[in-house]
Amino acid sequence: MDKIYNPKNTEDRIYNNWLDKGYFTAKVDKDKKPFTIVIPPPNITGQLHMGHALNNTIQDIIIRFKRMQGYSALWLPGTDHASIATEVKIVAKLKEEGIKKEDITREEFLKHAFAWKEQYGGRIVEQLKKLGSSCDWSRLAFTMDEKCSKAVRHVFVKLYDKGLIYKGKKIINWCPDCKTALSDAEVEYEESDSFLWHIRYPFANGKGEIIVATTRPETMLGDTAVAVNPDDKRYKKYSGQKLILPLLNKEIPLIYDGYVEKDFGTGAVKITPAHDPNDFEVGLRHNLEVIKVIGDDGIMNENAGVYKGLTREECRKKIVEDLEKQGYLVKTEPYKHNVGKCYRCRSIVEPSVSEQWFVKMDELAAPAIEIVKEKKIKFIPERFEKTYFNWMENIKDWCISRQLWWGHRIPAYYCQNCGKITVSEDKPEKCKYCSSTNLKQDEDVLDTWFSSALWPFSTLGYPDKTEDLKYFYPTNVLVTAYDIIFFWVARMIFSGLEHMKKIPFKEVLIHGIVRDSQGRKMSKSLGNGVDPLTVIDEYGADTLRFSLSMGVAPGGDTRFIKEKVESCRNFMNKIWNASRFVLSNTENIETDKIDENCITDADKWILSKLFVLEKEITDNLNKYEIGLAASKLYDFLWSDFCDWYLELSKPYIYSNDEKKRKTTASVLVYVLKNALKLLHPFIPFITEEIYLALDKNQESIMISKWPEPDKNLYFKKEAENFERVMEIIKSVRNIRAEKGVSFSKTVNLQILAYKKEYENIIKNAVAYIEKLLNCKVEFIESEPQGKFVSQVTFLAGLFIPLGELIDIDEEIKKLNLELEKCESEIQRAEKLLSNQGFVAKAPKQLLDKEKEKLKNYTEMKENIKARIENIKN
RNA sequence: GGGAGUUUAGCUCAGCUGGGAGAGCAUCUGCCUUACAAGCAGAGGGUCAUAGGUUCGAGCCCUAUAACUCCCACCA
Repeated sequence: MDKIYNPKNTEDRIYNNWLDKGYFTAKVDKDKKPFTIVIPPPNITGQLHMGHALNNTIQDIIIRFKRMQGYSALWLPGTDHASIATEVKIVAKLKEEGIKKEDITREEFLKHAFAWKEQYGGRIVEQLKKLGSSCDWSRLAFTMDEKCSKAVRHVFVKLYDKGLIYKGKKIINWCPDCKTALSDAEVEYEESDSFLWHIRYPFANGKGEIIVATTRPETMLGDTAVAVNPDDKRYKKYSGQKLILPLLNKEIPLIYDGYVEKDFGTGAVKITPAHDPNDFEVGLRHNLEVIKVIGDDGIMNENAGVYKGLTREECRKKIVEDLEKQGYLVKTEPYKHNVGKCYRCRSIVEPSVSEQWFVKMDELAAPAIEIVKEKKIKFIPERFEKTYFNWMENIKDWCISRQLWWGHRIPAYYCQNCGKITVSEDKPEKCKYCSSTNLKQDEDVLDTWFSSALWPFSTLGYPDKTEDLKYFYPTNVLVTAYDIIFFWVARMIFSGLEHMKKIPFKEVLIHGIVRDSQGRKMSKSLGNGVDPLTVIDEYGADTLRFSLSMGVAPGGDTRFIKEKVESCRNFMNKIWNASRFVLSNTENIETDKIDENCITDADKWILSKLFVLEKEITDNLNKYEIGLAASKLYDFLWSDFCDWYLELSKPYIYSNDEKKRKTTASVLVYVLKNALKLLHPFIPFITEEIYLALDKNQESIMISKWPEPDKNLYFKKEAENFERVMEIIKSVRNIRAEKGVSFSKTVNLQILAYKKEYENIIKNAVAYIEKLLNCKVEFIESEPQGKFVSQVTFLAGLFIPLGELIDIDEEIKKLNLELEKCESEIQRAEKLLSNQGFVAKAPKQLLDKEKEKLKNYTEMKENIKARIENIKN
């Protein structure tokens, strides 16, 4: 084995072996309990980024843990067709090839799209494998494969028949670049500097005027009224009057509506029902004409008169100029406001009236809110429930139609004869109403998230009642970042309840996002993204995974810091080298059984540490406390096992005593094996490599049994005793460091045990003390005469003859300091124990602990005092 | 406008139901001790944002304040 661990030699080989053996494939097994996770499907356009790496590391840790615990653990993978994102990419690619989308047919376009999917859609799947993800690839799904598409059509028809899907002319968010409608969730608002233009609207009768303020002067071409608040005294007298719309010289009414705030601006608002959601509502209430002036391409249309053909931006400029020239512009003031942008292409979204398909939300949202209130679905951490409730309780109908080609085509068919709509899973033979066979399918596709909403059951076979669906649904935990609670989590919850009549998952584990070292979001524009594949290439997947798991608290963001990655790489190397030591020293030794009659206190100490660790890690993982578990494992392996136990094992593992060697070897192997198992979910590759080297009879660590804490190997008292011995070792090390006595120099250590039982404890550990301290131990009955550096520990007084290095005054000073420390500890304990409140209310365990401490420190105080007296004499 | 989060060592962050402040990195000192210098041993370093309160006891619970971050709403 090499001195340095090289993941390149192992990872791919091990992963392929797991694949060959079919370990990832979950079976419907009535003797086992199912545990299911469905992957948040990455977009087929995607490349693995740190967010994916974190998300999938967490899922893999959970699923590997559950698999080892004996569940039939299914991690169901798949990809999302990502309607808009993918179509944008394909259009761009075609453009590069000189093909315009407008010039080809839908069928031709889809051919290109599927070819693209074939070429690139599998890329992210391969990248997930690099990470070590133990997904059941035999069940790999795709939101547009036949299985999922069938579920989509089925659900659409079901909701339509129930009246929960309808077609209507409403104001929606329109992206003029993608040329499609968007749902509310797909619009992101960004603050930007703009102006508030104050414009004069004269009364038709020539007497007076009203000044309105607007951030969007170009929409005035579509104005069909000016509104004021009915309670606004300034405008009461104008009731019934008409105004002249400047530039177009058109008469529009003055209306009164409570929506207008008296105190904002001039208290008068121009109403453009076709291009503003609030104005649209006002328009409905007052029966106003809806005039669209901006076309679907973002260009002013024929209703814009002379401005026809200008872009929105050009038009705004021209209008402001014209208003100014004609004396209608009162003033221009700087103004900050939020502009809605398309979440895919970042162009400014245009609210626009349009005929679209919608899902009626009220009825679906109510039970979805209730089920979370009842804690039938738990968010971890809990606070994200608020985010969820806030959205669900204010939800509006969901616009699901998209004017795109890539996606699930809406299964609605228009009769060319009677004009009515027939909605059907499969293409109907004839119109439901007039039996005409002349039907034309709706041109639009569905919102990507419509299919994602069905993911936890469409992937398991819904609407068919498959074995998989019966066994693996509802899934157990959904792992996702907080940024798609609205898009995805909420929609899966109401969809699961509506279509399966069951929750889609029991728990939602929310994690944060991976930021750069300065805490900024990783983004393409900043160029601060770190490619996980580069990290894997440089350090290995285990290192990447471990650095992401360390310090992950549910819901919290993490920073990606190179130094942290390196310390994790060092940890891998540490495990590797510790294992090299164990392997090379346990070869040809029977290590299957630990001889409990032969183990030392040191053995009992490490075994007890392991016992506690096993309990805690299991508990942490059950609660998804991944970061906590990772750091405990790090500490155990590095400090307890390597720094202490490996060193402790040396006098015995190198000894000629066959029995001692065998016992020590079996403890080494036992502890290492179990630690590897606990580590396996986090760092699957290196643990597999070492585990198989340790035990040639095993097939794989990933199908091994999760460690059960063994009570027979837990020795509380002996472990505590041994920690006292460790104190002695630390004390002497401290003395050596302070006096500058190098380790290579063997020293004499005289030990004065304060009690016979203490002496026995230390005597059992002499081999350890001598080896770890490079010293010669001698037990003495009373304080020695002459010059010694000394130290009082709980079990014993320690004396090292160091001749000229010793300064008596310094020794006394040091001992007095220790004495003070002891006394303050005694005071503390006495104060606590004389406090009636504490004695009455503190838990008994704590009380006993304090009593014990008081006793110990009192004992020690006496020993120090005696020592000081002795020196003085 | 509404809501949430953060504030702990020089830096990055842990701290699980309240019971003596922790890690990694960085710093300083000494070591190539036959698993590992990607290492070992030792050391220094904190009014747990501020002010009150509850409690026998508060980093943790409550109230207020400040700074930073995020989400939602979208009053033209």
